[in-house]
Amino acid sequence: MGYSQAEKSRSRERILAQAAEQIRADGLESLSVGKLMKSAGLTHGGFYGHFASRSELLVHAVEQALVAGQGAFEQSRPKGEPGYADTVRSYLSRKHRDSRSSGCAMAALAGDVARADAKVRAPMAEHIESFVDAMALAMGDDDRDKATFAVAAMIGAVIVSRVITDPKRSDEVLAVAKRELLALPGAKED
Amino acid sequence: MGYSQAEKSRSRERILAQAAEQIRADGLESLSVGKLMKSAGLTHGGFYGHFASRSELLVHAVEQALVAGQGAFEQSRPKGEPGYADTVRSYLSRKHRDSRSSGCAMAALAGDVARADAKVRAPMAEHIESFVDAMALAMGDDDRDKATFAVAAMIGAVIVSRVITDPKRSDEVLAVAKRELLALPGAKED
DNA sequence: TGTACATCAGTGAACGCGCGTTCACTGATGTAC
DNA sequence: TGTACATCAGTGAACGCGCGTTCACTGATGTAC
Repeated sequence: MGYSQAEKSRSRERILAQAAEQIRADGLESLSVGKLMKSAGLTHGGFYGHFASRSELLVHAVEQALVAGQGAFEQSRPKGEPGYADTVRSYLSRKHRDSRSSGCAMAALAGDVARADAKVRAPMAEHIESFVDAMALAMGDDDRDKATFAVAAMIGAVIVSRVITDPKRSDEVLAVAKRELLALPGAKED
Repeated sequence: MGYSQAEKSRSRERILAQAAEQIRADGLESLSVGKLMKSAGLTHGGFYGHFASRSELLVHAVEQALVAGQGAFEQSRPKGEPGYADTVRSYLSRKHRDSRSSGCAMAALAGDVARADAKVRAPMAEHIESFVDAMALAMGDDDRDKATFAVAAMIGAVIVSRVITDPKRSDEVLAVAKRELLALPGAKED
């Protein structure tokens, strides 16, 4: 067949995009090289022209999932500088809870990443801090403590809402967390 | 060799205890029938005398992990009726964060269970509600909302603290969550 | 209480399968002249 | 601009391995008499 060099970087992007979706949907362990390449429209052998191993791919896939998740998440918010209340409402929306494969990678993968090695944990740890920074800024508060708490609580609420089997109760978990976080002392309305 | 009937139920308990530990340490997917049976001091073939399949075992293992995690967690708290503050402090302790395989199964497995089928989600969903009930009681409050939020926030904080690579920052996440939850309006001191 | 025998918890070889990884190969791309 | 050839992105057969599951078998347990 023969393939251009320009095509290669597009292939890599396609592989990473699929991997990011796949791991958010079904977890880190679910990612299989064969199925991944198939979903990227390629055959399994070509994988090793892009990545040294499955575990190396995993690191990049988590990074990609974090970026993609943030992108999708930011698009679903009102435009302009994100406010604290908007962020909380968007993060704790039913839509976000129901879109695992395109939503926030922290909520989708924190449990998996928590038991992975440092190479995988590091990019998510960095991303958590960025999110905390953005939240602190949005809260218009100097101290990052409340923002740190808000981030942990939002991630926990989304994860818990995805475990709950009763749809009404699941909605309630999100609603309750929304209410409490919007009332967080120090949080400004916008 | 020959084995007594009484031995069988002890074998089953051993298998479940090992499975509960294993999945909390390394996730639902990590559980392999062969390794599990070996760690229970048996050979793999005997597994199917106790469970119909790996996936059936998984349901019971999650239930067992929830019970065992609660047991271990309650033992580490001061004796007597658990107070709200004691529970929060114990749940958000470094010790709890660092003891994945014996700690709370909700924190260890919520991410995995969130994408499992209803048979696996149901027992954890029930357990979450029990924990919320206990927290509401400990808060001395009629409404379960604050307790629901506190549970989600505690689970989120432990998961996030396990992702963070910097030990100091990880401690900080726990400390911040502790402070905010102890200051939750409506929470009584004890 | 003693004997004969059915039961059944656990053993371990064997199965088919999907996995990650390797590698000889293909042929359009891209370059040297 | 045209020709000759090296490059290399992607192919697909093949590998060894661990997995979940099955099954003929073993022998002390437990029961019937």
